[in-house]
Amino acid sequence: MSDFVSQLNQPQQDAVLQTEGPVMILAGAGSGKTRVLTFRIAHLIEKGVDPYQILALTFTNKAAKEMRSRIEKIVGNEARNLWMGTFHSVFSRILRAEAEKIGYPSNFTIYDTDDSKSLVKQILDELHLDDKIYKVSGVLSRISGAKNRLISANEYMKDPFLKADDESSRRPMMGEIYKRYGQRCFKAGAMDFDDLLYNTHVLFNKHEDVLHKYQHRFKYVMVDEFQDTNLSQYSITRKLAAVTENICVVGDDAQSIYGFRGADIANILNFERDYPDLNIFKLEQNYRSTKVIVNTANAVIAKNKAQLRKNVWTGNEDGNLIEVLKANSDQEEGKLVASSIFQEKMNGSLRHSDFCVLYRTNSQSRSMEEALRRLNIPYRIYGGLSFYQRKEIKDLLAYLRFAINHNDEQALKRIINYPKRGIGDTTFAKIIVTANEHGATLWDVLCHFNRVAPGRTSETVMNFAMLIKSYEIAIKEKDAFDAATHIAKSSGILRELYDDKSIEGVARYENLQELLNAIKEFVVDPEREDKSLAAFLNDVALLTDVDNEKGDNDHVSLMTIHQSKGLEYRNVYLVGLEEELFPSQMRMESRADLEEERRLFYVAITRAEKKLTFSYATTRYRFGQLKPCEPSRFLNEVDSKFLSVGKKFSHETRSMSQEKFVERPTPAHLLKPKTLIAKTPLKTYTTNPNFKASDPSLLQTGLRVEHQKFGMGTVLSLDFGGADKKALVNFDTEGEKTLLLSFAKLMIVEANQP
DNA sequence: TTTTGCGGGATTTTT
DNA sequence: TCCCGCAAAA
Repeated sequence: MSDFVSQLNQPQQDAVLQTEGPVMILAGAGSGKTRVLTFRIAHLIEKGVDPYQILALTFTNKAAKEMRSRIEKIVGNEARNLWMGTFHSVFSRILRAEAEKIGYPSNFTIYDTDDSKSLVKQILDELHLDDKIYKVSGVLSRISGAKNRLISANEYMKDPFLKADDESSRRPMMGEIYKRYGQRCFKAGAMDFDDLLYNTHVLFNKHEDVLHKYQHRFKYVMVDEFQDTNLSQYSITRKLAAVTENICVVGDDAQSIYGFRGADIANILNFERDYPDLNIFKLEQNYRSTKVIVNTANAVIAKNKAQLRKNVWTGNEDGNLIEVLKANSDQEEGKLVASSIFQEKMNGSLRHSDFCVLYRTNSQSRSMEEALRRLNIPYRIYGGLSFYQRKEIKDLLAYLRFAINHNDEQALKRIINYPKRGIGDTTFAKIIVTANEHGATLWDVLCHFNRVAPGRTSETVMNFAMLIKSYEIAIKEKDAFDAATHIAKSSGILRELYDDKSIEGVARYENLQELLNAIKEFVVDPEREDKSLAAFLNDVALLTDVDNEKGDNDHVSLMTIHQSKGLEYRNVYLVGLEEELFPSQMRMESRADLEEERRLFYVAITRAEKKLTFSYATTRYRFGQLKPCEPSRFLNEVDSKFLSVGKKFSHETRSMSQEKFVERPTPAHLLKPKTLIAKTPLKTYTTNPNFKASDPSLLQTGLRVEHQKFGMGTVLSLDFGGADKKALVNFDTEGEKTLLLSFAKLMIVEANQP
């Protein structure tokens, strides 16, 4: 058994073998974290632990799937019985089983973000609130933030700080909106993404017997990507593991990039506080990337104040320098990247799937896409408008949802007048108002609408209800695929799109067919236990685009940096390195936000195995207008000795001259274009009035520092061993000096350029 | 109730 | 530039 353990390095082995008690694994990027988790679970199973008793929470479905299949390779198909999945999927499974205990139907709907937005909009309208002041997305993130911190609507309204906060931003009704939003979801038998967590918390809090059941069931709990958990996730997990305290979390604070979703690095710190007898293991050897990439990443992340110190290193080769491409426009940037991919692929006989293009925002995919298409390079864009977000898909799904849950208000809103059947907004609003005023369910109101408004409309409405009733029966009698096909046909959606002979119309029709195919595949999948339509809908609601990988062919991947977390590619292109874009203009105000952007930069860098390429454009279309752009400050944070600057693309040298992408033997900083350093003008050293000594513990080898007497220099080595902490610094003008940190004051300088 | 045309705001990231 | 919501007209 332990033969697989011997493939691991020492700290990895230690982490695998320490199966009992609380464990925290701090895993640097590319340090074999997934491997450790996999082996740890395999080890537990081989030790005789029942897979049913192991709960592993991951961040994406893909990560869960991959881990499961890796474990299966070691221990065989016992691995099937593991409880492994995202927080959302595992908790939704628990909630399905226990929903009645908290007043929800077990066939509750999961509202996606669009549903939530639409509901908030409705509530704002009903309260006659100005949606210029109460922005839908703002309201929603406020509600989401509250739920993630386990604050109920009632508590929210009582909290003086939140109240003051909302009042100062002229949004005093926020609590009321939150409350109504919750009531409406509840009435619709619907939970949004946050509710899946929040309601699990409520369930465990109110029903001790249920909690005990799951506590007893899960003897071992593991959490991947711990740095991205929010308070509700952490506190539920902690509760689940409270009996055995066999809880193991794996994370890397340097890769925490979901703060906007409530993720809290403080969880890592709290973990140490909550489990004083904690075992901590640090995985610091990077197996993924070259020295250039690892060292670049280290230097970048060292600029952040809020972090746990780690010393990530690699035994891999030095590798290529990081290439920097400068373009005149976003279009040209696309061309440069596409031709570079073409070139690199030829030169190195690589596969398309060795390449990945990363960007900060989805909208940047467009110029990349066009350029790749022009060169006939196969690509796939992840995220953006995913398959399940297309209108026609959502329409059919809404029918299926409503057939299963007759109170799903947002599904009803979509389908009640699609295809057109003469039930307009006024009627829909009347249905909602009636249901709310009389405390009746939506379904009751629909079925007896003649009592509300007799006449022709009420007949149409009741016919619609009859139609849904017939679907309910179809679902009971047929399998998911047959039922869905029946609904697609008899609702008239299929016909409507079939009649549309425009290119888009045909594509939509094909998309619907594809959705039906997906349901067919779901039904015939031998590994599925629950093949009901409801189960399919549940899966679909929690699916992300990256999960949707069809192991098909060989293509270049395009995605946001967020989506790339946990993935690795031989060659990575990080594009759009411009101020206001990356770091995003919305995230530059507070230090915390900027540091999260920097962690995002760190994540992007560490996706690359062999070769990393940065690019930026000097102009870019934004809101349909050409806007000038400055290179990102992050470019300046990379030591120029790691950079190789490609020639500017010009139309004259369109034929791809070999030398354009060749590595330069000349010291790279000599070739660095002026624009790169323009942001931080060259400073002749005089006494700096802003001099402020940095905390010596933040010093790292390679950092640029400033000394009040010796000027600028680079830290060559650090000696924290002896009684006196020492730093060896190579000063630009004064040469090497050893400084005693107890009294020498050094300031870490933001920019890396001499 | 449905259709059309106009104007204004959007691009931060995701389960 | 593109998409959405709103107003006016049919």
